[in-house]
Amino acid sequence: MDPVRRIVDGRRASTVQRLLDAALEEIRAVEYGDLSVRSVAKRADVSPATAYTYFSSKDHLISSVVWRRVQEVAASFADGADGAELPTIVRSITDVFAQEPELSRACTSALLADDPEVARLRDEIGAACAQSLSSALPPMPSTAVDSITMAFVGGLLLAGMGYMPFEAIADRLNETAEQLRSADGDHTSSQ
Amino acid sequence: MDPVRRIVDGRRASTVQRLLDAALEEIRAVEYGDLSVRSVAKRADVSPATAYTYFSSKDHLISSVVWRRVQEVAASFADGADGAELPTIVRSITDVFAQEPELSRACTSALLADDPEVARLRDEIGAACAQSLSSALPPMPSTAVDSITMAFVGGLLLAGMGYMPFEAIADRLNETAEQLRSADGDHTSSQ
DNA sequence: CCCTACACTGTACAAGTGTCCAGTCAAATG
DNA sequence: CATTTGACTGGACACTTGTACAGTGTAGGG
Repeated sequence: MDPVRRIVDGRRASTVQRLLDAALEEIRAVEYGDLSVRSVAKRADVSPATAYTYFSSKDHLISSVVWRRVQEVAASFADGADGAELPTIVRSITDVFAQEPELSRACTSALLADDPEVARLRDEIGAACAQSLSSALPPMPSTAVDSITMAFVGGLLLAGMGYMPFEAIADRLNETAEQLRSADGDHTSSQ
Repeated sequence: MDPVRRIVDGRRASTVQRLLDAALEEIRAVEYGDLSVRSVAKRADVSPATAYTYFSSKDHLISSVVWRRVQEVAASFADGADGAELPTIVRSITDVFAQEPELSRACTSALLADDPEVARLRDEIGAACAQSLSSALPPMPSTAVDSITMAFVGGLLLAGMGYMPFEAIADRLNETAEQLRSADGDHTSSQ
């Protein structure tokens, strides 16, 4: 699934790639509020008009950067790692954000933007995370999966806003999953 | 705590009140993207310049509307209702949003905005919700409270974006709280 | 070698956002 | 009644954002 709003191949691909790379650099370099499509285009040595050809807005651009990152992580687990533990997977996702505090701050706003292109990416990212998550969860009622998903999303948001450390998300999620699993049709639950 | 950026009394109070009321009407009336400080000011029969005196941006204005609503709910429990059950309290908070889908859609963006005034209100709202929540929770480790807070925040966000019904939040939260509580001091699972 | 295609550019543009300020009006004060 | 205070107004302003479009340069097909 392409993050951009038109089909990309040949010469276009490298332009998009340069824009995405420049966006990440810019996120690291300046305050989130000072980032704009124009500033990223300048850093990528691309004209603003061209940048707007591929990305409808700053939010769309940033969401695309996140989408690329999440795809990399999700792909690494899609291969053949069925046995991966929940904390491992959760941590690999949260690490994406933990290692780039500016990126996570940016995407708490960007991913929620009221823009059709962003909505599309949001759904993609959500689906990818949900799949990675559920593949790592033991069998449990769907309501329990929902609860854990809620905690996962809330954790990312709270951490992105600085209200809790990213490192704590995996621990809290694992504890919750343990408890919800042990409650599944069985109240003695020693393993 | 005032939602506005200057002290309000006398004549000012009614202007602010009219703006907040008009903002809620406007939220209900138009698409979120079409709402602006100017459109709300017009509806309230106040000049844009005056509106900007009290609210720094559309995000600040909307956050103030939410803050007022949450305060009402939190106040109703602060009185003497120590015995209120978790589902009751959670539902009274989620109902604020469930009954105003447009408001909840608006505040998923507004409350996360990169604006000092919004950050102040966000902290206030977060503190009020956290206090209501923890007053309704049985004694449990702080990590368990964190997990439930994560699930609460994530639930509000997911529901606000339309990914799950508001009505389900209280149920999921209650289930999670039950399980986490029964695990407190009672090692039914490995650590 | 020409020529068509098209990604890209530069610039102009409309629309929107938040600020500033001189001026107005009403209410409180003397 | 005259004065003063300050909330409010209207409008101009600088700035940002996304779009439009005519023009340029280069790669691939005849």
